[in-house]
Amino acid sequence: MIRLSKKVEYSIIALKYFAISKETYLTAKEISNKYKIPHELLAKILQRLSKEKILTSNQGINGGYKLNKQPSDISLEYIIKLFDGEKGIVECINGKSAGECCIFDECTIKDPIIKLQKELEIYFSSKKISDFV
Amino acid sequence: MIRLSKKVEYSIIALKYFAISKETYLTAKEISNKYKIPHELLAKILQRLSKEKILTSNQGINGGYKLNKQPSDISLEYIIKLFDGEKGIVECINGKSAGECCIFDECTIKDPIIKLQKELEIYFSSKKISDFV
DNA sequence: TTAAAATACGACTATATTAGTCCGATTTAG
DNA sequence: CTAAATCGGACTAATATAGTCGTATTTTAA
Ligand code: FES
Ligand code: FES
Repeated sequence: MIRLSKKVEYSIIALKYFAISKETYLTAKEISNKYKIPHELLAKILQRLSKEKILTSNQGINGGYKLNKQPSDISLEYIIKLFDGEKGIVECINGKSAGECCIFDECTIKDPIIKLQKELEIYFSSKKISDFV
Repeated sequence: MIRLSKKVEYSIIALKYFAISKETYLTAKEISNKYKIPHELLAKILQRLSKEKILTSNQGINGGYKLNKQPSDISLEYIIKLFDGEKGIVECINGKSAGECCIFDECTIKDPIIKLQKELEIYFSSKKISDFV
């Protein structure tokens, strides 16, 4: 089938943990220990989520991250696009210029492929972190 | 987003071409020329489809392939599993032993992830080659 | 004021997956 | 017999993903 990247998987795990945790601030180390996720990797993921204002961060010795959005407002679609980029379901569809492609002079599957992609986007948009809690 | 492999993409293009073509037998060379697909690669794809009885083949100098199934009976799900394997949406779900995983001692997202995978499988099962014609 | 522990950022390396090639064998019509 | 096709597997190349490293900055508390 089709596979989620580790970054997306780790994001879901971490965000769910934020969602169910009572603590205000959690550190990357705490989460990476709990789930055996490589610390440096998770740290960068949380930094990215922080940059996107999905988390807020505190620096310094008692720092950490906490959720800045409702779990029901964070979609899988958003996370996937954030970490895996906007690349389309086939090479020539970059999400942006869906009409203008590209690779094969005579591509006969362009329209149905674009439809497929749109449907998948709608599906992943409908999946929220709250669905994993 | 999520990307189809070239093998799957080429399969769709080729199968659609078989579906709309009047000719009885088409060769790998003919299709690879028409769509600028690497010949050797397409040949192997058609061989595989042939092995799966989706196509039937004739060897020899006037040989080639033709459809052996209705386009409405060939699902995207089947093609994806055929060429990309049965790997699940995350590493530890191998499609088979969906219940028994695995990587994280305390994986908290297993159940919703399995649900996600099942829904995607249903979706891709519902997409047929005839939807691309 | 210094040390420790955290985030922040970017470059780098390693690994895995995918894409594509090559070689030789077999088949079959002409 | 030969040309042109399928068959099959091993091999290489290219790309994408996963993970590491080094260094800077921030903050708290001893
Ligand atoms: S070549 Fe662009 S969709 Fe097929
Ligand atoms: S570790 Fe198996 S589903 Fe999460």
